[in-house]
Amino acid sequence: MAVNLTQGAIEALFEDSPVNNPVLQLLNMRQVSSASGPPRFRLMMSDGRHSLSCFLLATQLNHLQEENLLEPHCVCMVKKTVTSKLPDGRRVVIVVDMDILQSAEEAGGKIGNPTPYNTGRTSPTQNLVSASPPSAAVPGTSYANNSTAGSPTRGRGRGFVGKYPMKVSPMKASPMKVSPMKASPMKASPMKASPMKASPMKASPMKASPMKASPMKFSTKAIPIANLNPYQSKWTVRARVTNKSNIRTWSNSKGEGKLFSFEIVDESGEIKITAFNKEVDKFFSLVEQGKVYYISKATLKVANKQYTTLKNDYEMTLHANSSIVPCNDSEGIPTVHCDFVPIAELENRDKDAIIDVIGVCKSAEDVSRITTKTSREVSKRALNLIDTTGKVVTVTLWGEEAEKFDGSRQPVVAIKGARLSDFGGRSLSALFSSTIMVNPDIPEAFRLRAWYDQEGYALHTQSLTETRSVGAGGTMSWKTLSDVKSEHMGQGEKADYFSCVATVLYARKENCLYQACPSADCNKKVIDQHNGLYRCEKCNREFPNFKYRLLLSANLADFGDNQWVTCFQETAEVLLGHSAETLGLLRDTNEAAFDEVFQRLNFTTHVFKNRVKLETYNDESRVKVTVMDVQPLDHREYSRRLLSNIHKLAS
DNA sequence: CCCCCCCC
Repeated sequence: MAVNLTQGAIEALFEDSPVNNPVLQLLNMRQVSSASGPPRFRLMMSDGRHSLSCFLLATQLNHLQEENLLEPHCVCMVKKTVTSKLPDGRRVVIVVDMDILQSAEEAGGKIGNPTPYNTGRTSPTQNLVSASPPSAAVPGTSYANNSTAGSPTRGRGRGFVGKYPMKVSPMKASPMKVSPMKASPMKASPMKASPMKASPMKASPMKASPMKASPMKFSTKAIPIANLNPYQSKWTVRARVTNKSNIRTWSNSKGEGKLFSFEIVDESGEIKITAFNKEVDKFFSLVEQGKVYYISKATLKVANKQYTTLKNDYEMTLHANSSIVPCNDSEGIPTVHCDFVPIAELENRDKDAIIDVIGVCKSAEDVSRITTKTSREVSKRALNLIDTTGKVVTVTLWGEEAEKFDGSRQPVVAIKGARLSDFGGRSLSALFSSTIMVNPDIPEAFRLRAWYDQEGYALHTQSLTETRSVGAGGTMSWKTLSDVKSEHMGQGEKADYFSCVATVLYARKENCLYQACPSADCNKKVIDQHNGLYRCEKCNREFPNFKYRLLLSANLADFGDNQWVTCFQETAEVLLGHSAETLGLLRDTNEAAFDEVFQRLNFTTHVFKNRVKLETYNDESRVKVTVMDVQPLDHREYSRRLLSNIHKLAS
C-alpha cells in the first residue's frame, strides 16, 4: 500500500542534480492565469521530507488534470523534468513526463511531514505563490533546458519532435529547433535508452550505439552529412527534414517540370535535397517536415552558393534509385540550429545578412496583396517583433505564411533564416528558405513569454524599422495643444500628425475595455450571447471566448490648452502600464486595484505622437485626436524645445 | 533540370 517517496528528490530536482525517476506526492495543484495559450498548472510536490511549489505541468500533460488524475495526495513518478530560469531569477521545474502511481485515495493522505524546501530565497515557498505568476508566461508545450548553456554534453534525448503536439505555424509544421549545443543534459532518468530518455553518457550521437542501429533494415552505417562528397557513392545519411518546400513548377527555354526541395540536418551539418518530376511523385508525401530518415543513393553536386544559405559545399538531387526510408529513432539528430540575434543587435549587422530572430509579435498588420515589379501578385503581412532588448523590428512574411499567420494573441515568433534589409533603417524579410515558428517549444520562447507578459508589454519601445508613416521620425512636428486648434489641424483632406508634450489630467476608466473578437486581425467588439458564446458580426461567427481590448479616452493638457484624445490597445497599455488582458482581469476581480491603475496615470507627463482628423457623424463634425505613440519625456530635450520656443516668441 | 525570395 504505502510507497516510498524519493527523499531528497525535491532538492535534486530544484538544484538540477541527477535523480532517477523520483517518486513524489502531489500536495496541491492550482491553475495559474494564462495570458495566452493553453491553461497552465502549478504543482506542489513532496518527497516526504520537503515540499516545493515551483513545479509546472508541461501542457502536454494537461490531460492528467482534465482526467481528474491530479488530486492532492496522489503519488507520481516524475520521469522527466527540465528546469528553467525566469527573467527575474526565479526557477521553475517543468514536469515533462510523469506517471500516476497511486491515486489520492490509494495513498490515503499526506505521506510524512514535509517542510517547505528552502530555495535560498527570503521566502522559500512564496516564490511562485505571490502575485503575477510567471507561469502565465509559459509559451508552448515542452521545453529543453538550457540552464547550463555551453555544456559540452549534447544532443541526447531531445526527440520531442513528432511526439508532442506543438504549437507551430500551420504553414510549416516545424519541429522544435534549438541548437543541441545549448541543451544541457537532462537530469532525470539517465539510464534509459529510449529516444526520450537517452543516456548522457553518449557524448556523441554519431557513435552509433547498438540500440540505435536496430531499426535499420540494411547494413549500411549512416555517415555524417559533413562527410558527403561527390566522389563517394555508397553512403547512407540519417537526418531530419527541416525545411520542406511546396511543389513548384517551372517552364523555361530548357523545358518545364515540377520540383520540391527540402533540407536535412544531422549532428554534423546540413544539406539541401531537390526532387524533380517523377521523384516528386515518389517522395513528396513520404518526406515530412521534422521527421528523421535514412537517405541514400542520391546524386551529389556542387551547390550554387548564389542560391543557398546552407553551410554545405554540395547539394543532393534525387533520382530513380534514390532511397528514403523513415527512421523511428531520432536520437542524436538535432533540429535546426538557431542562432538568435537580439533585435537591438540587428543594427550592427550587415544588410542582406541571413539571421535567426525570435521575439514576441507585439502587433501585426492585416494581410494585404501587392504586385511585384514582375507583376506577380503576392500576399504580405508585416509583424512587429520585440525582444528583451526592448527594440522592435518589422519582419515581413510572404504568400501563404502571410495569409495564415495569426497574431491575435501576441505569440512568440521565431524565424530561422530571415534576411536583414535596410528598409526603414533595419527590417527583416522572410525568404522561401526561412522557417517560421509560432510559439516554439524552446527556452528562448519561454523566457520571452515570461518577460513580455510581466514587463515587456508595457515598455516604451523603439523600432529599428522607421517607416515614413505615423509614429516615428519623418515630418512629425512639435505642436502645443493650442496649435492644434489655431492651426486648424486635421481639417484638410488628409490627417495631420504632431508630437506634443502633455500631461494626463484624466483617463476614463468607464468603457475603456471591450470584449473583442478572439480571431486573428479582428478586433471587433463581440456580442455576449449570454449562453457562454460571444458573437462577432464581422466574422459572422460565435466564439467561446473573447479577448479584452483597450479603447481609452484621456484628457491631455499642456500649459496652454487641453485636449481629449483616444488611445487604442498598444498606446493605452503603455500609459496604463498593464496589458489589456491584465486590466480585464483586474477590473473583474479587484476594482480597487483597477482604480489605482488610473489614479497612477493622472498627472503623468509623456511625449505623445498623435493623428488629427476631422470626423463627421450625423452632420456633426469634430476633430478627433488619436494617440499613435507614447514615449517617456526626456527632460533635456524638453528644456531645449521650451528655450527655442521662448526665443521664437521673443523675436 | 530550380534558383522566385517580392511591397513600402
